[in-house]
Amino acid sequence: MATMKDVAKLASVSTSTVSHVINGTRFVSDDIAKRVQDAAQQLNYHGPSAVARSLKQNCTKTIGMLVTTSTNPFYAEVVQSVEQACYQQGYNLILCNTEGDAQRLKRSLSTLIERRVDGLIMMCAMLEGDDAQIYRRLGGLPVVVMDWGEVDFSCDRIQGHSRQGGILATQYLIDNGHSEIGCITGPRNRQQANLRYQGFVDAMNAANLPINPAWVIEANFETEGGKAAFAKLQAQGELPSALFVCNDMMAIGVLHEAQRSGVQIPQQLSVIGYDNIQLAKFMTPALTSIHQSKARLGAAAVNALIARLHEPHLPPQFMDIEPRVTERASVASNEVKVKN
Amino acid sequence: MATMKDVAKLASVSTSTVSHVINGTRFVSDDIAKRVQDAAQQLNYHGPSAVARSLKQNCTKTIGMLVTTSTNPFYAEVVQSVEQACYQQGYNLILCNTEGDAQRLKRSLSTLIERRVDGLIMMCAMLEGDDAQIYRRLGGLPVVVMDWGEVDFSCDRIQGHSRQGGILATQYLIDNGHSEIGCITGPRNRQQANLRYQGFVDAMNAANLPINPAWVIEANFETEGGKAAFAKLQAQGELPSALFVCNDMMAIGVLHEAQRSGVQIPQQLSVIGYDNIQLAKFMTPALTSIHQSKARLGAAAVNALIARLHEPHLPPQFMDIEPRVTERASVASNEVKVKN
DNA sequence: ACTAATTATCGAAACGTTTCGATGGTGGTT
DNA sequence: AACCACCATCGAAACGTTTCGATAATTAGT
Repeated sequence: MATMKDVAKLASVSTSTVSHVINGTRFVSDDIAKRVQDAAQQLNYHGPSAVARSLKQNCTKTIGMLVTTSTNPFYAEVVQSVEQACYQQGYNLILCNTEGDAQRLKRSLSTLIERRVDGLIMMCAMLEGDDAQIYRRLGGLPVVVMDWGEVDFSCDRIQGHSRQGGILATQYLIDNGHSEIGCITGPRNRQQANLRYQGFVDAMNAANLPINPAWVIEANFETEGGKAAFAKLQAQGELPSALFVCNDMMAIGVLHEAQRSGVQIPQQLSVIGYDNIQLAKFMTPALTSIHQSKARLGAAAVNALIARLHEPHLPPQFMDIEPRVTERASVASNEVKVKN
Repeated sequence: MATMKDVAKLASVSTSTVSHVINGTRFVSDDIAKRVQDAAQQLNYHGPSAVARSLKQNCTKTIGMLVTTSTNPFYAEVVQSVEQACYQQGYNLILCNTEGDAQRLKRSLSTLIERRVDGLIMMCAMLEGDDAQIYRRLGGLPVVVMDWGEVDFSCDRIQGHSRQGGILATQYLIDNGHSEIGCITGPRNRQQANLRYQGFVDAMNAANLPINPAWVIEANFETEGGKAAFAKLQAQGELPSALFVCNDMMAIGVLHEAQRSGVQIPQQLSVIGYDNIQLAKFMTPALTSIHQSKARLGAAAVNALIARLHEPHLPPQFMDIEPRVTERASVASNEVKVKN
């Protein structure tokens, strides 16, 4: 690959002049500029090496992102919006999947640090205990955390306002005349999962409705988990009349399992999901869900990160994206409900 | 951030010695090695700067990937397997979405080149005409192309053997007693889309079945496209008894629209999809589909790329991943079919 | 005991940029 | 004509590594 030096030699100017021409960083007389352009053309020189530039400038215009599984539609949508925001701001994204594996998280974190990413976005289960000491390596690297909990280093947070979302979902079911309401939660040790459940509890309490513990089941945020949870619910006997399923993937699992075992949704059981992934509207029945804007989540994360790059000593920022319910066909009013 | 120089100074050794200790590239006496380790520890030195190293070694251990929309489940699964393979081989992945936008493709390509990625995986619509000259910038950069067509530069190819997949799908419908078979294709100017359609044609011809042109509709590989295509099909009058929908996303759209307008699947219309995305089995009815292993596609792409890095002058490689049908509930045998 | 062979460490150049101070040339002012 | 500003370009150092040849120190061979 041709370098600036080569171009400089061919154009009989100094490297610094070439640099200024290429970057437009200083005035260069027209004829010399032209000579440089021509030489560049001739040598097929295309853009300065980002790696050399990064070395000199101590900034890579790259951000790293750790995500549990980019294959999960919710994550996929967030990742995409992150990438989009990066693109618009002139950054590139290095994506690392952790697959929930601590070892992998550690190694990925290390390589991202070695690569001198300018910042980090984490949307994955967190390390704890001894492993948590790896975060000390971060050494002031700006980090934005999405999706969970307490963390022992300073960082910004973008969150989905999950508690309010949980309230919204439950309240929606209540407003539709339901009082026997169950909840399929995500892994309760993850903050967002727990907050959604707390929202459920809040709303039930506020409405003076009893919570049947047999109807709250913890699952893993995956389709299979939702399916298993529904099977378990059914094995226990009487079903509630409505179910708040804490994410759409699990809701898809319960829809599927319900259909398989002949319980009709929403006639016999109303279901509301969470996340409003793109596919939700294509389920049968179309899935009513709590919408949170993945585009805004991603953009907010990137913006927070870049803001911090420019102003490293701001106090940690918190940001919540408002959820809202989007109505579809998986929740029925309890008046028309047909008891099984 | 501490550098090797700092460590060297503190340990009173030369930088080169530090380098050898850190990388294990040469024998270093135990006591000096220890001194270096300690100094590194003390200065909180963590790993050599990948950017400096890349500059020196002229290799970034990074590969770039251009993809249309990483949000599409099929792509998402492939991207994930690519990332996984990269991880295993010690590479990092820079992901760029093109969103089908030529401008964006061009800019992303440029930055990837400036970043000196070691190789490129492209799974996106291709540039044509004048824009195609951007590929000349590649200058020998190893490229693996997935998912389409003719291309005017040398590269390796990983493909899904779409024609055979099309035959498989159609044959499966025929074997189930169908003879009135329609096909909803992807954008026919994309090779994979066209090959699937060609497979359909092949199988129909081989079975001496007529193709009703009203029953082949071109759509865009998205859920909405499938939905629209089905609506169009229905508006035209008599439906076929079975439909080969050339990817699962469109099939999901079809399922949805069919349900909405009261045609029962598979009783009135059998549907087979293509790709076998993870969600396919959770549709109602569970979607019968042509499976192609996303894991193998991704791994093959990365392996081909890395093989070429080591052996740049191999002739272009082609590789097909075998498809197979995975049976579920969206195709019914025609004997039981209930004419509407 | 003196050279030869071996071993462990050092020093310097190079990778491709950016950036700052230095340099020389031009034109304007008195 | 002498001086000063100013302008356009140059040169060199620096960024953090790797790597090769050189050097000093140790051991072995006769």
